[in-house]
Amino acid sequence: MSEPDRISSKNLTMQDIAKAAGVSPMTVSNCFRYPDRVRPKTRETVMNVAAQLGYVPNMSAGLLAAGSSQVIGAVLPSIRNSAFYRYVAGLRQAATERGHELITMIAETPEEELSAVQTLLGLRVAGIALVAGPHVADLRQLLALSGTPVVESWGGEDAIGCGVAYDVGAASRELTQHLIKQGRRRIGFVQVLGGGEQRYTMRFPGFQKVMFDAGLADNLVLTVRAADGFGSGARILNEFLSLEPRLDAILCPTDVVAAGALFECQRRGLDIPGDIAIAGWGDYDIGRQLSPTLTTITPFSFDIGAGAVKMLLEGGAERPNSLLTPYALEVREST
Amino acid sequence: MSEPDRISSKNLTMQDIAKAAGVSPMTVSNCFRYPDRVRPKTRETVMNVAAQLGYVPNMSAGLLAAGSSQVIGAVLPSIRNSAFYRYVAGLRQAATERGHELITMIAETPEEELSAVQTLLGLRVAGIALVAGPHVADLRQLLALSGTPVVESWGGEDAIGCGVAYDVGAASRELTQHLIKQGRRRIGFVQVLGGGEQRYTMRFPGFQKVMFDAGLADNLVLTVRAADGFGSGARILNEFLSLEPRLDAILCPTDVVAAGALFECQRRGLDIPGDIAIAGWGDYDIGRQLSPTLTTITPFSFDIGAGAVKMLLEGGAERPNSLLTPYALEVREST
DNA sequence: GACTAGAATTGTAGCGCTACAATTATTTGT
DNA sequence: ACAAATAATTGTAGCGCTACAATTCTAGTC
Repeated sequence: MSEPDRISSKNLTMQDIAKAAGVSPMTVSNCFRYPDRVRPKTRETVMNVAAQLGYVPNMSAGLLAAGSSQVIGAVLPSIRNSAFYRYVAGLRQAATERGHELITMIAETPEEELSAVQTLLGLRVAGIALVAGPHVADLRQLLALSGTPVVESWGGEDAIGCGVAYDVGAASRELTQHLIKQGRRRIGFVQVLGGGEQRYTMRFPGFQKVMFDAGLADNLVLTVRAADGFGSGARILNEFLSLEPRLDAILCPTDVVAAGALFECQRRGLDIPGDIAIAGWGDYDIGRQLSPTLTTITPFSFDIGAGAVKMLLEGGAERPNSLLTPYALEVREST
Repeated sequence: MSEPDRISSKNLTMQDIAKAAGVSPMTVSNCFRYPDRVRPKTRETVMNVAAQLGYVPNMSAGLLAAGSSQVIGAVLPSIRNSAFYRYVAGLRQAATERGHELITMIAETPEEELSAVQTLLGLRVAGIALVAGPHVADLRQLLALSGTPVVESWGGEDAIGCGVAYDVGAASRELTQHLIKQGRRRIGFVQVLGGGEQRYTMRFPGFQKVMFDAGLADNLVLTVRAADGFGSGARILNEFLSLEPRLDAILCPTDVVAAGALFECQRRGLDIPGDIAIAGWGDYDIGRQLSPTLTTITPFSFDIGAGAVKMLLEGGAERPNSLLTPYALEVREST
């Protein structure tokens, strides 16, 4: 108790548990790490003593000695809206199934992402799950040099380490084609800035291609920041209408932005989809509750998360280093 | 490379950096840990070599040797809705200001929470931030025995370790009084089950007291699960109306549930607040975008997070072990 | 009881870093 | 030039656990 800075005021080690249980420290270690190597009676004695004294093995020491970790680290750009909860649920389940724990860190800027990755590398996690960029210039090299398995999801073909993604381009094209098939001709496209915007900007080329092929203009483009919520939907609706009063559709980056635009239409007395069709992306919960219900793109987020962990922990030279997950176009009342 | 299970395929240590930079391993260590002890020229040489080789110090070894950690662990019940993003932002900022990193783990059940806490104890984090219970029976004792600083936020007077919270009872009473002052007499109260429901159930006594004092019935109570989203708001609205067709207000546990109830009112052609007043809780983004805008209770979530880290890292016998943060009643159009 | 094989337990050295102390190098003042 | 003080660098032992090997214990057979 003379060292208040120590990790645990009790500073229990396996030595202490061993003494109290009448066995060697190695037996204590084997009880925790290789329980099958220990006679049930002995193991029960040891574990009871440990529980009684509140002993939890020091993972750092174990990691250092064993040279391997059972912890997966994930970096997320935001938990503000519900974009990643299914992805994280997939990460968690896949990690748990494989005897690993998932820790997450929030990183809203590329610089914060680098810092988070450095922490995870320092912790010598078993693998790192990233979300699409942009990343700071040094990140790719740092991770390559580290040798830690890395998977980048939600991005495109230049993933750091392995890649897990759905075909964003196909989804974008399909959604745009849907709007055109509904008779929409003046379609606004909402871009995103900040907060790992790569996963959004990848959608624009698909929009452009379909608009070009249909002989329609693709220059009705406005930008919201990734960190913005519902209010940005209202704002861009108003801006689109001042740019093009006959606007007849908006393709939004998330269901949150779409909901905000939808609310603003209602405030302005515009009929959806009679006057303006609104499409979202991401199949957030709110989309199903709006009136009219929101058309959206559904990435299989849980599968992305589960696939990412699978690639981290089961990767090898003979395994593919990218995984394509499905998506679905959910056509509802708003288009 | 004969050991693919090693943490890093490169297995760089300070010894390697020292050789390449022409200094001792201790100097490399001092460059990272006590940069002021090293001559700038030497430090520059060492850090350049380290960056070039992609060396990140092994935090486990450092933690073991130093006996202290710069990592704070937080356990969250959910990231599904945006309940905790400001809280986490507060945690992050306060940790960063104090030279610490924040890692988070998701734990949806008390058993998962225990597992998460064990991981964090194994990592010998500098402190653990919990969210209100219910907790498994052994958690309190485990944490007390561990000696790791703990703070529990969003709960009440029986916090594990230190406590950070706002006066939930006062908020509940004030919101109920507001509804009564608006002429509401048949008020439905929505309870929550699962997902750390303690922070919700704490609100009911305040509701009961104010209703009792006003001579009104407090038995219009329905329950949603914490994991439910907007749809549960629609469901409980319908159930309340079948219980009490003259229902004139609902007090919801979150703005998400309230938004769901609001959407259902609109679908049923009920006027808000003319026919039914709807109050939420939590000041989620969506509340401000609805028409009508949603009355809600605003906890100062960021302050709770920041205060929690402050108590973890700056606690001591002479410091208080609980912190009360403010809240605000945001009266908007829905009541 | 003696022997053998397998199960269970224990011993050893080292994982990568660092607190603290010791040594060396540099700077300052006379 | 020399001495003293300060700055910078380096050495040592150990943090708590474990891979691998060695030793001890137990059960079965003759």
